[in-house]
Amino acid sequence: MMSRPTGDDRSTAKARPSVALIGSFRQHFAEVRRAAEVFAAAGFTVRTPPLVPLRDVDREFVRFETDPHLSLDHHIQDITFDKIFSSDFVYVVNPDGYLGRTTSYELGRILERGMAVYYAEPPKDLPIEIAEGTVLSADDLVACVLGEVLTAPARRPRVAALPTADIVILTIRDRELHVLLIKRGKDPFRGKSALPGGFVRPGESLEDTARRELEEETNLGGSLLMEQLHTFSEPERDPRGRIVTTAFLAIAPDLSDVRGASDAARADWVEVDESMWRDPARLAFDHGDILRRALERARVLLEHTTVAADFCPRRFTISDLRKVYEVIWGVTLNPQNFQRKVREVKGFVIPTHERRDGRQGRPAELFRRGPAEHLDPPMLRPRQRNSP
Amino acid sequence: MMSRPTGDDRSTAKARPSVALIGSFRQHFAEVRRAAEVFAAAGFTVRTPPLVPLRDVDREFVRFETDPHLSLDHHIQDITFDKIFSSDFVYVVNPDGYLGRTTSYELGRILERGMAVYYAEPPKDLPIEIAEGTVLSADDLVACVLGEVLTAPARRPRVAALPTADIVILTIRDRELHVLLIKRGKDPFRGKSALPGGFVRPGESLEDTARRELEEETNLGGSLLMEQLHTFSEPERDPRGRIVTTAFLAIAPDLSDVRGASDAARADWVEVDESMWRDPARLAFDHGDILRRALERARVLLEHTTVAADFCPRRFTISDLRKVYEVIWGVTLNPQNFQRKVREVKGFVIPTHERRDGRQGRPAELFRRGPAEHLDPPMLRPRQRNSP
DNA sequence: AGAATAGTGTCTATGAGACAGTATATG
DNA sequence: CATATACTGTCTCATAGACACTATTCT
Repeated sequence: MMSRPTGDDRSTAKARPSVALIGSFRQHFAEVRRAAEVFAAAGFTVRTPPLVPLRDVDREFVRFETDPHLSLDHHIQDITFDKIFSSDFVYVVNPDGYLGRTTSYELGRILERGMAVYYAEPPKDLPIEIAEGTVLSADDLVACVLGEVLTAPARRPRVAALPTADIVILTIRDRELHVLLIKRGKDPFRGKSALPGGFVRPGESLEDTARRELEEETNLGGSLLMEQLHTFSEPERDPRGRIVTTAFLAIAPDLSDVRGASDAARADWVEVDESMWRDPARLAFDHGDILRRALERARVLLEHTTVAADFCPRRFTISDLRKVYEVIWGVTLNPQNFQRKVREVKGFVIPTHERRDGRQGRPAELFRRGPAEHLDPPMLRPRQRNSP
Repeated sequence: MMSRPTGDDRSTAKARPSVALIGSFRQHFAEVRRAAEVFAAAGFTVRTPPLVPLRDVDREFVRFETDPHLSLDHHIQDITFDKIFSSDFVYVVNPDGYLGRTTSYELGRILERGMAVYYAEPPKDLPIEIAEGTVLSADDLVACVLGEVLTAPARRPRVAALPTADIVILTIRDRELHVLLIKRGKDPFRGKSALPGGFVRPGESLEDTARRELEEETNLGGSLLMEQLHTFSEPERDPRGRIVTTAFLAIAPDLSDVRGASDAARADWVEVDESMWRDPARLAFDHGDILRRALERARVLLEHTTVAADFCPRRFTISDLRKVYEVIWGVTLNPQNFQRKVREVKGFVIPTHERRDGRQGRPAELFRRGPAEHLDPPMLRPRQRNSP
């Protein structure tokens, strides 16, 4: 839980400066190439444009001879953006001041990222703030970078993310712990099992999203307990881009039927199994980590709250309740002492004076859950005694 | 912690979706206004454009009658971006397909931010990937957001958010609990006290961001304990737009000096006081809620872990440690029993055989913290005895 | 000496765990 | 009847809390 920091240093060797050039390659290709040669001569890495001839000069979006023929414009543009975003700064070649629509679009993305941008001429007719000292020739810019007196960027780059909510819905079926998983119908991880979840929609909080997904997956989402667990934000956790997920834990009684498919994905109860987090490839994304954390949380919740009763049907016996503790804690408990402890806690279970029979042995009394939420003192989880 | 669903319908509780319209207002003002009226009629908040006449129709960058006369174009544009970025999604009104340069630039910034974007027509001649189901009429878009069934495929809007990390840094000074707060130098909440925090930057996880901020605010960020607490995502929690914050808890020993200002904001230790969360206006944003939750968490951590020692200087007495528990739990503890309990736990405190004197009374032995992280059995917090 | 703080020894009440024993069903 | 499960009563042992008592400093 509480993390102690590691002592890594992040001082790395300095690389050659890299630059990306943008501007209307169609209209000003000669100027662009000339500027690129100035940077290259100074030892800079010129990430884009490639120094090869143009193709399809009559279209708005120009291509180079090295570009693949069949790709869509936006695929080529994606590759260009990779080059631009991995550069140290951007130089806008606009000899007449004007920028085309594609360059305007690129500039929007570049500025939103907070990158350092320099201009050959003050851009005309675009509502952009031009910081002082950012309009200069390629030669001056080289001198400036080598002298390390860069004035841009104006803003620290911020990362935008798509927030999602994933839910670990636990239940007990056939005396074993089960979790609700869906089979993914789309890439990435198509065909893999994953936790149910989804993107936050307009006007929703993460809790709203989680409750909506719960409602979609189980038909009694509105009545289930739910708790926020943890937020997972590793930059590479989702191959689709920056997706930050907040995990929720929900606890369900034994539901025999799960509502039908949503989003062409089937939801199923799957027995919880240690390989789900031991083997990271068992579940999609980092859902193994999420599940492990959910289980740890459930164990603690059982100690301090009355949630165990939420795993049980409306009427349950003390044995049913004990089984919940045994399955989630992975222990066996003394039935006599468990009985005494549970019945002593005020408001945990309420006798109904009905009995359940049909099984072997003395019929057990049925209880329903009481109003108590917290266990004080907590249920003690058997632990290793201190050896004397 | 565990939330039982309340019986309220969330049709009322949910915030109204908000939309920003972009496009060439100069050429297609009538269409823009018509679309805006569709959204407004459905109860959506239309953040931009304002429904007032235009001015300076002959220039590339158009202005509205409500815009201030003397401002520079880019200042007006900044205000527009604030409105766009605080919307849930964007609708591009481009009846003929083409986008102007200003709209292209705006679109670049909007897409780089990961916002959900819809188009009236497929944009022509811009290298943008148009996801399936994002070209549709304003009426269809309204229906899609409201979750109604559509004949045409429509992609449900996903909300993009800026993730931030806020840190509650607790310490004990002069035998009182203190929290590190900054005075905000910018709007919103200029001049108000707030928790230190900041935006996630490229390549960072939330934990990286929190650790960096901690480092910036205290000069020993690298060595402090830190734990993720909770993620706050209410749509209206930040007036600047969709900002989802993850709160962290850090625990510091008594630092006499805090590193100087960063971002023109001074950081100061402030004594923790119940009014900070009782009165929501005391702290900026929802930082009162965050602080309350941090304090609850700190109380639990003291029970089950050895973090209390992290509040103390490198060498400390048992009394120092006891004071930590007393201050954070808000109780008085029996000194004798506390002493026995702490010294019995293996690896909590290690005697140094040095003594501290200079005060009244018998000099106390100095200890340093041991390797143990967890307390098992936990420190018991005095609680109300069951009345018989 | 007296006050103040540190630290030790010891008694007691509580409650968890072990387990014997009783109750009541099925086959 | 045996067997299985449900439930009760009682003993034991660990330990949290109370508190008397000793130790060592300052005023």
